Formats: sequence, C-alpha cells, structure tokens
Amino acid sequence: MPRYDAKRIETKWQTYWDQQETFKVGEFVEGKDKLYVLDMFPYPSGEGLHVGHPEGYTATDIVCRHARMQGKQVLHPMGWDAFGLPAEQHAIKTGTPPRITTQKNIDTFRRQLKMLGFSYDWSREFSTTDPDYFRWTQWIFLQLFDSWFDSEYEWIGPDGKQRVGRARPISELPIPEKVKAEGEDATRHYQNRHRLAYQHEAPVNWCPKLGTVLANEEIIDGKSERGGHPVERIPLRQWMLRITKYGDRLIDGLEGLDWSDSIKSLQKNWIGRSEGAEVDFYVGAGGSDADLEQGFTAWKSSRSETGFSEDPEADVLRIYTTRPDTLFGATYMVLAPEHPFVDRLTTIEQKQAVETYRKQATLKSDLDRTDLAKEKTGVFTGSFAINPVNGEKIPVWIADYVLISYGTGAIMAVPAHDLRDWEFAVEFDLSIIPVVEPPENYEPSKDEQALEAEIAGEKRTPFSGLGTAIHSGEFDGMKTADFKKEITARLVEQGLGKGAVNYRLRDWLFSRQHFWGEPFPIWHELDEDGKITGLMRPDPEESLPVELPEMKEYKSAGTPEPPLSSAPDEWLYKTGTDGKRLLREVNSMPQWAGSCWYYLRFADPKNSERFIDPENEKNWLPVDLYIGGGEHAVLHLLYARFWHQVLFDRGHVTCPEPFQKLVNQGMILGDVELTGFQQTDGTWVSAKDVTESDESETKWIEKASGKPVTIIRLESDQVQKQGEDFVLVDQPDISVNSRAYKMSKSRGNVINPDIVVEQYGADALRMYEMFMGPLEATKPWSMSGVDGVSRFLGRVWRLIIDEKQEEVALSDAVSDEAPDEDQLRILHKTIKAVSEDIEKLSFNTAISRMMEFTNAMGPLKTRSKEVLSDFVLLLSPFAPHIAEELWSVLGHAETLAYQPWPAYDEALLQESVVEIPVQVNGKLRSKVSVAADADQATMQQTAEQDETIAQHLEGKTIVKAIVIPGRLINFVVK
RNA sequence: GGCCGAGUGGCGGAAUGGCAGACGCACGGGACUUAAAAUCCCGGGUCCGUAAAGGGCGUGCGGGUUCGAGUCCCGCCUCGGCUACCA
Repeated sequence: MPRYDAKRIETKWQTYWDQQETFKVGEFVEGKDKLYVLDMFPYPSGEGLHVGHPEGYTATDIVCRHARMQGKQVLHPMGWDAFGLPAEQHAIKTGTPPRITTQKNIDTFRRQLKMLGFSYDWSREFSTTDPDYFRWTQWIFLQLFDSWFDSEYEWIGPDGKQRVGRARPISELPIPEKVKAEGEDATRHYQNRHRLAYQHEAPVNWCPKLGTVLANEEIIDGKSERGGHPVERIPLRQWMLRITKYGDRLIDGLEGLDWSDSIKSLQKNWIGRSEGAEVDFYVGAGGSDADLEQGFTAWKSSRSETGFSEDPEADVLRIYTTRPDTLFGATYMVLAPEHPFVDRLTTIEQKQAVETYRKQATLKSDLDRTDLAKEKTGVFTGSFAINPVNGEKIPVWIADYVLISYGTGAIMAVPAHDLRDWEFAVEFDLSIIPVVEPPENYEPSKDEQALEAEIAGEKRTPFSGLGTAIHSGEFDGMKTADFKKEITARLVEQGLGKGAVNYRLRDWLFSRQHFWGEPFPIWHELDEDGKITGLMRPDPEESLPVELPEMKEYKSAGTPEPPLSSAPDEWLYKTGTDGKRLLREVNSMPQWAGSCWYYLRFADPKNSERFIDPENEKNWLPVDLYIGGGEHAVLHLLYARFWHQVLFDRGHVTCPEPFQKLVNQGMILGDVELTGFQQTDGTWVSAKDVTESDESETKWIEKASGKPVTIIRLESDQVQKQGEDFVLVDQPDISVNSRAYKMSKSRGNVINPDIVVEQYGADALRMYEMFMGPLEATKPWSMSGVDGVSRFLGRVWRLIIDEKQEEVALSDAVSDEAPDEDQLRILHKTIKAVSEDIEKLSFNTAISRMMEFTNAMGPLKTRSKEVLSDFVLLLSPFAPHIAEELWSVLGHAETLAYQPWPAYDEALLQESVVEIPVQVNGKLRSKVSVAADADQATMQQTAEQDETIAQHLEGKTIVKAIVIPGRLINFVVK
C-alpha cells in the first residue's frame, strides 16, 4: 500500500540530487539572468540545528528553486561561521582541540541541512576556520592595515557615483615636514596612527571568568552575554578598526538598498550621527593657576591668529556639543574620570577625593554606571576653566556620566538646557543660567517635569528644546537653529572652535584574547629588552595564511594575556632579515571577521590566487537576496558593509554595497503556554494580580501583598476565554496567562527539527514553517499545525497516486484527456497566485492557494494529468521531495529542478458569470450574478431588480449609485 | 526614557479603500469500519429570531475623511523587540 511515505521519498531524492550534482552551479553564462541568494551562514554549535534555522533556509530555497525553473542561473551556497568561543571553552574543559569539535559539529549541521533537501551547491561549501579561507581574511586585514582614510578625497567609483572620502594606501599618506624631520621611525609611528587598522590602549571590558576581553555588544546589563559573568574595565593594548570614518558612507549607502525601513533606521540609529561643534575652553596650567584670567586673554588673542588647532594643546579642554547656542549657559565643565587631563587639573586639596572617585569608576561595571547612577555622582577637581564666549571662570568636575569614549570625553555643562547637567547641578548646587527661552505655550515634557526642583525658593524645570536665545549678549533674540550656525562661524573666526560631527558608533574593537580565531598577520618589533616598540611588520601576502600553533593548553592564565602568548617559541618569535627580533601578535580576530566577507568567497571558493576573481565578483555580486535573523540587523551587517566599502575604495570589488535586498525572518517561539498562579496554600490568584519580581524573571509575586506565588502550567481544557482574558473553567473569576515564549533549554520548549523530520518528513517541516505566517513575523510553534500540512501533502499524494496498489502507480482518476474549463481555471488561478506570492515572499498565502487547488481537485472523478503535472511544478519549491516523486510517477525521467515554471493564461482565469455584492448605504444586502463583462448600466439594472434590493430601495430616492464593474454595487439612498 | 513593530474568531493567520475572517489548526456532527486509526462529507464570529428566512453588533479604544475604512488621517491604550546618561 504505497501511502505517502516521506522518509522513503526523501532519502531517495536527496541521494539523487547528490549523485547527479543537480544544484551545482555551472560556468557563468553571459547574458543569462543571475540570482545570488544567501542565507546567513550558521555557527555550527554542538546542539545541532534549531527550528529557527530552516525557516530562513526554506524561504531562500523556495526562491532559488523557483528562479532555476524560470531559467535563471542561481548561486545558492552554504558554509560555516565556525570560529568562536564555545569550541574553545569545550577545549578548555575536555582538552579536545577546537578543530576536532568544530569538524564534528559541522558534520552534524551538514547532515541536518541535507536532510531538509535544500538545493545548495555543496561543492562551494567552506568554513571560516579553513586555512584556505582565513588566509584571505588575514589578507583583507592587511588591506585595512595598509589603508588610511582620506576624508577630502573626491572621486568617481566604478559605479559612476561621485563620492567624497576614500580609503587609500598608507604609502600615499602625506607626512608633515615636522614628522619627516624626526626620522623614519617617527614617520612609521605617524602612519600607524592613521591606519584603518590601528592599535589603541583603551579601557576594555575584561571578564575574568571567561578570561577574555569583550566588546561592548557582548555585554548585556553589565554582564557577559555568554554566561552572564561580571565584567571589569581595565586598560589594554587592542586592535581597532576605524569604522567611524565610514559613518557617513554607511548611512548614505543605505539609500539604494531594498531593505525594510525599520532595519535601515536601526542602522542609522546605531551609527547615531550628530552635528555640533568642538570648542576649546582655556584651563591654563591647571591646578591652582592664579593667572588664569590673564592667560586666557593672551591665549584668546593668539588663537585668533593661529586658528583652531588640529589637536588640542595642554592648556585647553576640548569639548563636543550639539548645542553651541547654549555656550553662554555653560556654568561648569565635566571630564570623564578616565580623561588624560584629570591628573594635571586636580589640585592638591582635591587629589584624595578625585583619586577615590576614579578608582570607584574603574571598578564600576557598566551596570553600576547605568543602574545605580540614577543619582548623579562626581567630584570637583579644584581647577577652573574660562568660558571662551564670556570670559566667565567656571569649575571643572569629573563625573562618570560623561563617557571617555564619546566625543572628546569632556563636556561643557549647560544645566538649564540639558537634563543630565541639570540633575548634576541641582545635586551639587552649581549655578544654572537659562539661555534659551521656550516657545510660547510651551508645556514641559514628562522628563522635564520629573526633574522639577526648588532653586532659590522657586520651582523650576530644565528645558531641552529649541527656542530663542536670552542672556547671550549680542545674540539675544536669535532662534536656536540660526544661533547654532552663527556662533559656530564666530568660533571658527576666533580660532576657538569648529563645526564637528560625532557618531554614537565607536571604532570597532577588533581583537580578542582567544585561541580559536584568526591570528593577525602582524609582527611586533622588539627593543633590546624584548619590549614592544610600537613598530610593526605585516606578514608578506604570499606567506599567508598564518596558521594557529599546536597548543597543549587553551586556557589563558586568567590574565588578559591571550592564550596564544603561551604558544611555542618558534611560532611566537623570529628574527627579521635585518636582525631585528620580532614577536608575533598574540591577539586573535573576533568571530565577526570571518562573516564579514564570506559572501564574496562563495562566488569563487577555490581561488588560490586571489580572495575573489574580478570576473566572478562582477558576475555574481551583489547578493540579490539575503535572509537571516534580526539579531544581526545591526552589527554583522554594519561590519560587513564597512569591509566591503573599504575593498571598494581600494579597487578590489566593483559594487558599493554587498547586500541588495535584505529580509529578516521572524523568530519562532515555543508552543503557547497557559499559566495560572497559586498561593502557597493552593488558592488561585488572578494573573492580573501578580507581577514578575524584580529579582528574577522566574519568580512571581502577588502585587498587593508582595508574597511569592507558584506558577502552574495548565491544559487548554482547564481554561476558557472570557472577554479579553483567559480564565479557569472552574473559577471564572481567576484569569490566567496565555503566551508563547522564546525557545530555550531552561524552559524546555525547544523543538528539535530531527524529531519533526522523523515523524512528518522534511517536506512537511518546510511547508509548516512557511505556512505558519508571514516570514518576517514572530510566530509560535504548534505541532498540530505540522499535522495539518502533512495531511495536505497526503491529499496531494492521493490526487495522483492510487494508494490501493502495491506499487507506486497513477490513480485511475488521472486522465490523459484534455482538461475541462473548470480545471484549467483553477490551475491558472493557482499558477498566478503562487507565482506572485513567491515574488512577494508571501509563502503562507502561496500554500493556502495550493490547498485551495487540492480542495477543488479532490472531489473530481477524473483529473487531468496535464493540470496535475503543472501543479506538481508549483509545489516543488516548497516540498521538493514529494514533487520529484510525483513528477516521476507522472511519467518524467528527469528531475523537475530545471523544468520551465508554468505560465498562466489570463484568458483562462475569467469566469463567464460573476457574483457581485450589492450594498445599500454601504451595507451588504444581497448578491447578484451578472456576466463578467457586464457594463455599469446592466449591473445596476440587475441589482435593482433583485428582490431584496428592491425592498430596500422601496420608497427611497437613489442619490447615487456606485457601480464598479466586476466588483461591487453600492446604492446611496435617502 | 528613545526608536521600531504589532493588536482581526478558541488558536495561527487572510483581505490593490470595495462581500471581514481565505487557508489551516482545534472543536462539534455524520459517513466508512466489528472497532479504532486513516480517510471523506457537513457545521460554526457574536447576539436576537425556533433549526429557516431575516436582522442588530463586530478587526484594541475615541474621533475624522469617504458612497464605502481592518486598510487612510488625528489622539490614546496594551503587548512585543531593540536600545539605553552619546553631550
């Protein structure tokens, strides 16, 4: 009895595709449409595939299979983002080398993906951990190392677009005469300071438990994203990539891309461009400078001659502000505790307090800084600065609400017009001078009201909006926007400041203290004492890759020193041809590195001469459709775009952006859970009366009493809907929670794709994931939903196959005769709908339309073979295994993968008679049948003759009749 | 606090400004069967009306535009995601 047997069919066809290399991409054919469809490649974790993976992968697979049938040449590759912490931690625990673990995990992932029948060109598979691949990751790093960003450079790229700013070879960096005069080493240091890849001593997030430094984005609420361990801040030599130079390019580049507005705005917000001004405040020698005022006058006049300097001198504090119009209201200054001038500006009297505060600030994790620092804290340095616009002497404070990593690490505080400065000024009783008059009828915002304080016996609030200048000398009466421009121009004229742009985006911290990452192709020159001199030598390109050394231990010593620093000496040291002792860079690259350019390599994965052949790059790039999880909407996409733009600037790629269309698949949640709450004595408590306790997400308390309650999982028959809420059947006054949660091990609601495939087959899993809802929506899993699509596949099977036969054979109902009009109509309707839905990535509705087709065909005594064949082709991108099997039973020897996609005939869609709804005053009253091509007069006439309508029209006057041919009739009557 | 997204039957969801609830799940009824599974058929927003016919009300809430609004505009509410002292 050959019932629909997913397992038999699926293994059969997977083997066939593998053996025939059905999906191997052939030579690129000039003039034939190309489509490059890419999935965000996975990190092959030890857990294996998650149901979230096949969601995006199925979507791209449908697009690809459809495109092949449309005659396009399709590039659809898969690979592995396999460097990363888990394999290393496993190595530390068990001693198994990360390479072994990684290989095992990759094998599992590959097996699982093949089991789902995706049409990847597996001959292009690679892992970021392959030396053949990371050789070129290192090569790209050398390109970054060899580049500086010329912000003024105007040029026209291969895309014909005019741009300002370009990465150029470091050899083209103009060296100031002064530097040149200091000798070759000075020149090299100068170049190092301008490279796109540079080193920087900076406070970093050191996690002792993980034994590594983490990037800001790897920290959540002051704890490590992985493991939730506490994080400290310590200074360390780090590699940085100058992504901030590309801030504007990364914003501008978004314009032509087919990405959702929400992702674009996410990226823009992350880059966080702001415009304002940098202004110098004179501080003189610092400390208790008695001649501050005098010095200021001299300084100011000299500045009007020399102009604003590129780097601030020691006698000024440089600040960044977006509100230069509020300069007259600057009543004090604040430095970040880490600011290099703090020591010099601290007076002897204040030394103790400043030291203590600074120490606290370094110990504080970011959590403390944000959470506990609701109360503003800070310490006076004892020094003063002079406000350049009015000569006022104002105190200089340090406070941790000013961040060293943003702007210049120092601010002018304008308490009257900045909420944070206001809070601080109120706390420490600093003077507040309003310099912006709010517009008439201005109501303070919620935030402003919340900060209301009594100052000199008067209730006052800060004002952070735009208005009109007051107490600003000659500028009084100017509108904020005009004043900003005017004052900036004045500052430039007097050499006191300049317009400036800042980004929330920071330079990219590019080194990690891991073993399992790409080594840097860099040697450090050592002095006689074996110390790093700051001068470096890149490995020559042809010597790449720099491979990882063999190690016995993967654990770092619990210090920020990376594990590679304990590599064997022959890996670590060498002597240059000039006799210089050299030490290898022992940091490794972050996991982001490998995923920054893999999409390029897929177009030419075996090339041993170049990272990608220029022809292949031109032929295949950019990626036409890129699908992946929203969690990468910012970082991965920003980093990859940044690298791509650098490669573009350096002439290595010809398209300015890598990913033309981007779609984020939504998250798949676990099955919906019903939960009730009970007190310790078993009394039910309404869900409305409980709340999550502050301490942990799993603890719940009764709102009124604060007593803990226990969570009780309920079955659906214990619960019913009442109004808006779900309540207990037995006690309808008790409401319960109904919600789907993110799948997690701890919650125990993870669905394993292996089990779904085992029970229902890959086609059913693919179909279900597409049928759940819109690709981009977050949707809860439901096992009975899989049952539903599985039944659908069974119905499709029985449309064509005679289940009663011993062998797989056509059903008697399948006929060779020419199809009748009804069958043709339903077929062509389905072709049209499915084709359009695939274009729109609206897979759930495409599947609905195919279900309608089977619902219509099922009851028929004879079914046209021709019609069924076309339908099987429509189904094939979604459920390729059953489609191939049915296609072969329908008498075709070859795979259907390259069969032409069915076309629909508009003429066959038309029904001769259509049913038209008739409304009276917008309310549906009846329906009438008219010829599909009936004109308005005929339609109206038919409608008026309808019995029900006639009744509704009786005794009324028709004011207007709206008649839309083929659609609807509406009588407006009085 | 900021930004983004979403609110439609018991559930997932569908609807170029034009018949709200396609399609599926769950549920109820029936057929087939010794029985079950599988399969097939029928039903269903809600209220009034006896089951019919028919009608009232219905897309988070309140207004508006329109012959006509789930869809467009204004003002709210709730939920979810991201982000969080960015000067």
